[in-house]
Amino acid sequence: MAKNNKSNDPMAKLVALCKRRGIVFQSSEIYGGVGSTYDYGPYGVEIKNNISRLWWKEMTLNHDEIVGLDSAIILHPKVWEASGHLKEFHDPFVECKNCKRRIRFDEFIKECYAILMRKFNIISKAFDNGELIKPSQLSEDSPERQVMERILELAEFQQLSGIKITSDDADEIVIEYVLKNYNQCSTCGAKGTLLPPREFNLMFRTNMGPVENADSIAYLRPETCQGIFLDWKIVQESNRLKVPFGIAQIGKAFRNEITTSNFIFRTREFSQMEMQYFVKPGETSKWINHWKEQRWNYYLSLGIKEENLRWYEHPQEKLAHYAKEAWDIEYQFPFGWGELEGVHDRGDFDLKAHQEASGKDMTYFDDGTRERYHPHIVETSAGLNRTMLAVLADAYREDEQAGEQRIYLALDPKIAPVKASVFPLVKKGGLREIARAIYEDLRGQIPVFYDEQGSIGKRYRRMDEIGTPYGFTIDFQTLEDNTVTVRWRDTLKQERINKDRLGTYLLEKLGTL
RNA sequence: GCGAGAGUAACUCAGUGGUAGAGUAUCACGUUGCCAACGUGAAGGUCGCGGGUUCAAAUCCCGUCUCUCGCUCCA
Repeated sequence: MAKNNKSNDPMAKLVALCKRRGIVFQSSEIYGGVGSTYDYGPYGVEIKNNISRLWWKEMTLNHDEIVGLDSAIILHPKVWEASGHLKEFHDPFVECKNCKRRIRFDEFIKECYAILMRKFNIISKAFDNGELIKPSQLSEDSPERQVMERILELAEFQQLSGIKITSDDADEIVIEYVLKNYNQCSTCGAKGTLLPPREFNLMFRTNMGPVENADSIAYLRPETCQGIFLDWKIVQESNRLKVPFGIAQIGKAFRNEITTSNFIFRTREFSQMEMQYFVKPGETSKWINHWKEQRWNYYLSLGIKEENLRWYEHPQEKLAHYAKEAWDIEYQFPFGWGELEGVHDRGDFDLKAHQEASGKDMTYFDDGTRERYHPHIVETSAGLNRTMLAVLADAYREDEQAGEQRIYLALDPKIAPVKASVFPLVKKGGLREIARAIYEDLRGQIPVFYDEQGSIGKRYRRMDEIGTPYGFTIDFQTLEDNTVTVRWRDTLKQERINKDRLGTYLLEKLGTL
């Protein structure tokens, strides 16, 4: 455990709270931890489940035309060829860090040689009136002389040794020369922004069956939506769905990110909540706007403050290979704005790609209008883990009570892992027995927590840290009039209500479970 | 990937060659009339890992791993 100054870093404080209360913590910790893997403890899994259940409910219960699906994580390898992920995720690329444009490596080599030849032409004209230039005619420290000498050295080495020099060796020299001396992006024109070629292999690769060979290679899905695209016709036909309709799925996806960062914000294993909405061509923008509004409201319903949310529209040149129009909902994390969800126009890219690759018909026939077409897809794709991080970051509060710092999570009651605590003020005088009875009555229908240990203040604080919104305390007045104290997490205010009304009180406050 | 720093109890840390410690947290019992009270006690540690030097290593040396910060990167 590294020592660092946590006193002023809100993220560090949130991470510490998550570990202290067993909400989220480093996975495989007894072996020193694996980078970027986290486990969700008892309260963490409740919070995560609450968020995903609210999403599921919003999608499937509130919409007749949206149905659920749980597709496989490992799909046929050809899926990823057709979807473009193998090509886009696998080849070496040279990337411009300014405009983020990636140039395929083989294209880039051609560009490099073109630059080199152009340069030599210019030099040879200047020096030699168009005659072939010799290295000695170039100034000692010119980059052209250096690259030329190195290539000649290679040729000489090949001649003397008989060892064949591959074109890769020469390529390396030329690429190095271009990156060092003429590093300019052909798309945006920025200078010095091209990064050395690297292989982007973002899919987790594994093998189907015990034999490892080229034929058995399989991939863990890098996005959940492909399963929806493969299954959409059977879902549509078996459920007699008519365009527009949607298919919702919650599941894990895996990406071999180059780097991971910011706690559970970017991890290699993560959960997506995706709803793919199948619409008639030409109606896309109407539905994009519809879902933008719907999805925005979802985050408000989780209790996230609206001023911490914003829309970000992807500029055309940054769009993913499948997207035509793309909007992201971003949250203002302590470390900056970060994407929570994308509302994207995927057009008919996916269905057409799978039709072509599989040879299976992927069109929809509209019985009403007698039209046959590939539906266009409006995608809403949310990250569950980062949504939970946003919810936690948004709920984290510190205040001061009687000179003592209090840390609490102002979670929406719908999200809170425990809805109410049940405490006897003290153990004696029969209070414990009444508290126990109330607790036994509530649990099983509502998540509640019983505690009798330590002072009442300490018990409240423990509940504050996991965001329990209500505290029921059984005191001596309970013996007289059957009322208990309800204590609110955020304001610390109290009221008294009849002990038989606690269940309905909670259900009223929660609105839903 | 590069540079710097850090790894000792669940947490925060002290401990410069000679019996591994404190505070907080946890648990038990007592006490306790509403916001981290108190008393007594208990449990909890391969000092990141491996090797070396030494009569003796948490401490010195070498290697290694992990984490943090800054660059870099981030479908």
